[in-house]
Formats: sequence, structure tokens, C-alpha cells
Amino acid sequence: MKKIYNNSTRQIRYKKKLFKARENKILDATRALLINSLNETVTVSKIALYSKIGKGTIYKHFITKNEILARIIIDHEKELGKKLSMGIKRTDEGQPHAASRAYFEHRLAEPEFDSLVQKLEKELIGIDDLAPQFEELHTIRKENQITLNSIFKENLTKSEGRAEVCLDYHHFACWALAQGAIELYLNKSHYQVDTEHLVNFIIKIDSTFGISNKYRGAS
Amino acid sequence: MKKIYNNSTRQIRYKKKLFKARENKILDATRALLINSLNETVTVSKIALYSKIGKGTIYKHFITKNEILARIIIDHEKELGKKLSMGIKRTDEGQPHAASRAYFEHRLAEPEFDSLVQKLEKELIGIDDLAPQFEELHTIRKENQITLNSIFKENLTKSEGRAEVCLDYHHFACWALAQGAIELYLNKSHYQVDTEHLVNFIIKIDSTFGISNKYRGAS
Amino acid sequence: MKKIYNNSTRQIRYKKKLFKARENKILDATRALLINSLNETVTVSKIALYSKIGKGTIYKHFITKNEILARIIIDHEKELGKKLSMGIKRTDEGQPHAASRAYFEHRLAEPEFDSLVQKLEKELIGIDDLAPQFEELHTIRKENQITLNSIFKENLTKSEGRAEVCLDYHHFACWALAQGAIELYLNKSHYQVDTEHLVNFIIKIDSTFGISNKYRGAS
Amino acid sequence: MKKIYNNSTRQIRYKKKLFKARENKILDATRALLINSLNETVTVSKIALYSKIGKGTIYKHFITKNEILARIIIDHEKELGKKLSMGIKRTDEGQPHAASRAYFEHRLAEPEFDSLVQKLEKELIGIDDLAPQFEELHTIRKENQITLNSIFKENLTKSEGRAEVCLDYHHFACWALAQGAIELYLNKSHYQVDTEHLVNFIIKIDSTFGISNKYRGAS
DNA sequence: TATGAATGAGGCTTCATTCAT
DNA sequence: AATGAATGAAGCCTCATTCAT
Repeated sequence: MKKIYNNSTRQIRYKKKLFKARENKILDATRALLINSLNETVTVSKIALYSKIGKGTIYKHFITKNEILARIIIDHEKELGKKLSMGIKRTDEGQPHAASRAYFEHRLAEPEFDSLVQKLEKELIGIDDLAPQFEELHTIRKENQITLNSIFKENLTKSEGRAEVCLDYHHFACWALAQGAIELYLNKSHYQVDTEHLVNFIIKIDSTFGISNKYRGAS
Repeated sequence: MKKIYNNSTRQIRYKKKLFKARENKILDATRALLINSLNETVTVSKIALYSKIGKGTIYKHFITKNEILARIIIDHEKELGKKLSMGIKRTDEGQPHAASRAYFEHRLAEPEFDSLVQKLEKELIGIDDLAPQFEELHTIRKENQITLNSIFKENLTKSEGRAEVCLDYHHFACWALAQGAIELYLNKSHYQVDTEHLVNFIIKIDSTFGISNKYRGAS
Repeated sequence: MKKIYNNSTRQIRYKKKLFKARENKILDATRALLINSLNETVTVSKIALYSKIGKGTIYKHFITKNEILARIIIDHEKELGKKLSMGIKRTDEGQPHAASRAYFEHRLAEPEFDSLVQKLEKELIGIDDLAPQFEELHTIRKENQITLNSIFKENLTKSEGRAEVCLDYHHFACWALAQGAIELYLNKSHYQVDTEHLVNFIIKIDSTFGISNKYRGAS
Repeated sequence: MKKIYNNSTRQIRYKKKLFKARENKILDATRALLINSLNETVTVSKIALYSKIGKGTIYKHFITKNEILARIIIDHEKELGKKLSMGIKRTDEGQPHAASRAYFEHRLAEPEFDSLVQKLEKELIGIDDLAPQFEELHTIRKENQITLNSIFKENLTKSEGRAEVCLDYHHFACWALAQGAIELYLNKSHYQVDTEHLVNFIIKIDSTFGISNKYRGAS
């Protein structure tokens, strides 16, 4: 009896594994297509073709094409969360700006992809069926925001108490810089620059952000 | 005889005027639709309906729907150029940060629209038929960049010479902040904030941008 | 000026005519396909192919495939209305059962088609977007019912007053007979019979329907 | 050894029983779904879900979805046969119209379902793979027809011999009434009537059907 | 043997563009 | 010159059936 039990549970586990693997295959294919076919539309057929998974199967995993895209957005935000946590750990271990670096590194690692994700979000917003997904996204984002703020708070208290500067604004400005840096990185119409250099520049700006006395009056 | 000649030129001028007016009608309708139908697609039919111009006629003005969109992007950038020039004039007349303010005010005046334009640009990039339009766009953008840099240069020389900081980076950072501010303004998932306040905050950051000693080491 | 006016109105009329003609083409093609492809599904593509009208054009005339089908149902009921009116005229002119004959002849003229229309109605009922169409259908049907009842009423008053028999029931029974006759006509599983003969049989039954004393107790 | 043999036969019987039970489960689920999802399509997946039997297993019982449906049609007709036989028994025991009542009661017991079955038959007719099923259906139907006719024959001979009226026509008319009554019962577009009352009315009409002198000339 | 995930043909619909009036 | 009806390619999604576990 035990054997049979083992057998069936093993089978179920195996199937679940396969299922999950296929789901990832779909997501990976979609991500790849999104990046590589900047002008062409990413169709479900193409995803099926590229992931070597039947078109119908895709709809076993995702009710809607948009759900795939929403999932990609969410996963990107989740990934950020993980990296922030790891960054905080490293911060506690002595690396001062590890956490905020993690933020920028996550978003700037693949600027094209981050940009794409933003475009997707703009496109999908307002689609009724995606309301729960967006709720999830926003929940995760708020958590990440809180995490980020916790870093700044610590930085601030370490420096000579300037609590009067709204905390959120720092996070916002931080986000704004990343946002801009990405666009910048991608924008083909600017003079060609050493983007790596620029990115470092911006990361450093941010690292010291909110500390300069210059901004005190602004808040 | 002369009268007739006059008549025909007058007529030609009149027709040109009408033609130009219709073109603007189309562009205005498209812009209005883009802003008001954030989730729905903006189709040529809708543009025709909204602008009260026949669909066929639209194709007398623009060979392609994408050409309309490209035109909107270009116009937005051209408008920026005009405002920058006016800003510089005011700067010369004594208002110190008028030019860079003009930059931000242009982009943040209608954040939704600016954001939309960016999305459009991402979508249209890589479409072969639009190559000349993109070239035009990039030309204008470079001019605007030069204009902006000229402001910073002046600011810098007024301050105690820190020429070692790459000029372009300042423009980039400036752009980045605007970019981020727009996204921020639009993003519904952040804690509700007094956006006007925030925007002012960012504009002020930028106004003093590139002057702080903090960034010297970054470049 | 008059010429131009004439020209444009003529043009508009001509276009409307063409438009209407195409609409009929679509409906005719659909009807033909419905009858001739009893097992296969009637797809929009097939309608387009058969009517030699572009698939897209069809959607200029009907918002939905279902709308085409609904229209066919409604047209069938409308046609009945016309024939009933003509029948009543003939009744008034001396042909006693002309009206009720019209009813049966309409429905039994093309039993396959009548049957098909009934199947369609069953399929389409409950589809939300078709609510107005069904309302229209029901309105027409009620009018037809009233028309039919008016005939019976006359018949009844002419005979020795048996007002106690619910009028509607007569119409119902009449309809029931037609309904059954059609099914019968079509049903391939019955012994082969001289259907024309049968149809006449049923029409005659109905003609005398509601007059026999036999049914008095039934009501 | 015998015991083992017994065991295995018992097992086989048990398995056959289970198999049969599953088959019924499938059919019952399908019937239930057909009735309850008037507008939505009844898919094999839904049948599997509702019957709590794996989709694959269903295809162990029926080669085709259509086969399930055909089976439902046939079963409905078989059931009618049983009820007719019982009716005849009761007729012989003194209840004069028991048999023809049985006919109507069978079909009007669940008008929705009877109507559905008819729609199904229309849809499935002409599908090649279902030829044997339809043959079976027609065989059963003929038997039922003969049964019904036997009743009428008896009635007729009891009355003053009107053999000249084609027997089949009576059966047909009877069927026609049932058919019509069902449609009537279901049709939402008629004035609201006391349907129970109406059904009784029709049953009574039929009970006396074929006896009235009125119809003699019709044949 | 029972299962249910995978499959892909085929359905409906949209929309940029053309063309006859 | 202006119009808008016609067009059909292309997209998303459903569902009967197969097949590996």
C-alpha cells in the first residue's frame, strides 16, 4: 500500500514539476520574444512556437495572453523584492549602500527589459480582468517601497537628523533616477555615451541622495 | 489678367490653409483620443470620427497611421524646443533657472501625455518606414540637448569651474529626473502623495543640480 | 447648384441601395448555407466566401455573427406577418380560411428552413447582446398572434357562440400543429409518406379547428 | 481452483457493474448539464468535471462526444417505448387513454429536455460516424410508432369503422401536437398562460383525436 | 486502467489601408 | 479633392481528441 502511495505522490510531484517547468518555459519564451522583437507584436502563436509548447497548452497555464504579460511584470517586481532583501542583509553586514545598489542593479541590469515591463504595465492598466493581478503588483511594490524606505531611514538617523525631509520623497527621487537612467540608457537618439560610466554616476548620485544639505529647503 | 492670377494664388493659399488646418485637426483629434482612451486602442476610424474628417482624407495627409503618431512625437519635441528658447530668453533677462524650469514644465504639464508619447516612441522604434521621422526626431532632440547644455555651461562657469564633470551627464540626469517624475506622477500604486508638492520638489532638485559638491566625485 | 445637389443625393441613394443589396446578399448567403450545410457549422468565413463579400465588410452590416442569425429569425417572423395580412385581405374578400392557410403555408413552404430558424432561436436565446433583437422578435410575434386571433374570433362569432373556449388556446393549438407538421415533414425516421397530402390534411384540420364540439369540454 | 474462477468472474462482473455505473454517471452528468446550461456549450471537460470522471476515461466509454449525445437521444426514445408499453398494459386494464397519455406525459414531463433532445437530433443528423446510432434510433422510433398505431386502431374499430383515414396520419397528428405543445410550453414570447392548463387541454384534444367526424373529409 | 495535460485546427473579430464614387 | 464602404491578414481563444504517466 505504501508503495502505491509513494508511487502516486511521486507521480503527482513529478507532474507538478513538469507543469511548473512548462510555465517557466512559456514565461521565458515570452520574455525573450518581448526583448528580441521590439517592433513586431508578440503573439500567442509566436510564444507557442518559440517555447515549443502547444497554443492550447498555454491557455491551461494562463487564462489570457494578458495574464502572461501581467505575470512577467509581477515576477520582475518580486525579483526586485528578493534582491532588496539580500541587499539589506549585506548592508547589515557592513556594506553601506548595498541595498540601494541592489535596487539600481536590478533595474539597470537589463534596461531593455525593465523598459519593456514598464511599457507593458502602461498597456495593461485599466484592463478589467487584470484587476487582481494589479492589486498583487501594487501590494508587492508597496512592500518594496517600505523596504527601501527603511534603508533611508537608517541612513538619515545616522547622519545629523534631518527627519523633516519627507521619507517617501527620497524613495520617489531614487525611483525617478532609476527610471530616467533606464530611458537614458536605451534612448538611441542621445550622443553615444559610455553608459556603464553613466549608470555608475547615477548610482552614486543616488547613494548620497537625501544627504546633501542642498535639498533641505526643497521638501 | 493680374486679378485672375491673384485670384488663383489666393485660392491656392486658401486651400493650403484649409489643408494645414485639417492636418492640425487630425493631430489634435489623435492627441485627444490618445489621452482619453488610455486602455482602448486609438484606431484610424476613431480619429476620422473624432476629427470629423473622412478616413480616406486622413490618408491624403499621412501615408500611414504610424506617421501620424510619429508626427505627434516630433511635435512634442519641437514644442519643447520652443519653450527652451523662450526660457533662455527669460534667463538672459534675469530669471536664473527659467530655462531648465521650462524643460520640466513642458514635460510635467501633462504627464499623461508625455508618458504616452514615450510609449509611442518605444512602439514605433524599429519600424522601417519611419526611419526619416526618427532621424528628424533625433535631430531636434540633439538641438534641444545642446540648448540645455548651454544653460548648464553658463551656470558652471559662473560657479567655481568644475569643467571636469562631463556636461552631458548633467543633461542626462536632468532628463532622468523628469522622466522619473512623470512616471511617479502617474503611478497609481504608490502611497497617495501631494503630487504638486513632489513635482516642485523635483524641479527644485534639478534647479540646483550639478552645483552640489557632492557629485564631484561621481563623474 | 441644383445639379450638384441632385448629384450628391443621387449618389447617396445609389450607395444606400448598394449597401442594402449587400446586406441582403449576406442574409441570402447565410440562409442558403444554413439550409445546405446541415451538419457543418456555418462560419462567417463561409458566409463571406459564398456571398462574395469580404469578411470585414460583413461586420460593417452586422456587429456580430449572431446578429445575422437573429436577423434571419426576425425576417422570417416579419414575412409571416405580411402573409397573414394578405391572407386576412383575401378572407375579407370571401376566401374563408385564407388567413390561417397563409400561416401554415408560410411555415410549411420550406419546412427545413422553418425548422432551422427554430433551432437558431433555441441557440441564440439567452445571449445577452441579443436582448434587443429578441425583444423585437417577440413584439412582432405578439402582433402576429393578435392578427391570428382576430381571425378565430370572427370564425367563432359566426358559428354558434362558444366564447368559453379560450381564444389564445386556438392560436396555440394552431401553432402547435404547424410546429408538429414541420418536424414531421422533416423527420427522416418516419415511414415515407406523401408529405404534401399530409400537409393538406393538417391544414384542413386546423381550418376547422376550434369549431368542433368535441373540444368544448377541453378548455 | 474453482474458487479462483469464481473470484475472477465475480471480479469481472463487479468491474462490468462499475463500468456500467460510470457510463450512467457520464450520461446523467451530460443530461444535467444540457438542461442547466441552456446558452453555454456543454463541453467534454465540463462533463468530466461534473461527473467526476476523468476526461480520458470518458473516451473509454464513448469514442466521440457526439456518441454521448446520440446515446442520450436514443435513451429518451427507449424510455418512451417503455412508458408506452406500460400505458398499453393499463389500457388493457381498463384505462381507455392511458397509452396515448403516456406518450404525452413522457414528452411533456420535462419539456426543456425534450426540446433539447430535438435540437441535438437536428445537429447530429448527417454526421457520418453516427449512422449506426441513427439507424438504431429510427428502429426504436418505428417500433414506438407501431405501438401507438395499435392503440388508435383499437380505438377506431371500437368506433364506427373509419378505416379510410390513414392510420399513420393519426400518429403524426398526435406527434405534431406534442411537438407543438412542447415548443409552446417553452416559448417565452407568447402571452403568459397557465401552461399546465394548456397542456391538459392539448392532451385532451389528442385523446379524442381521430374520432371527430370533422376530419373525415380531410384525409 | 484512469487520468488530465497537451495539442492545434478552426472560429470570431479588429483594423490599417485601398479604391470607386 | 473628400469620402467611407470594402477588404483580408492577423490576432485571440475554445474545445474535441490524443497520449504519456
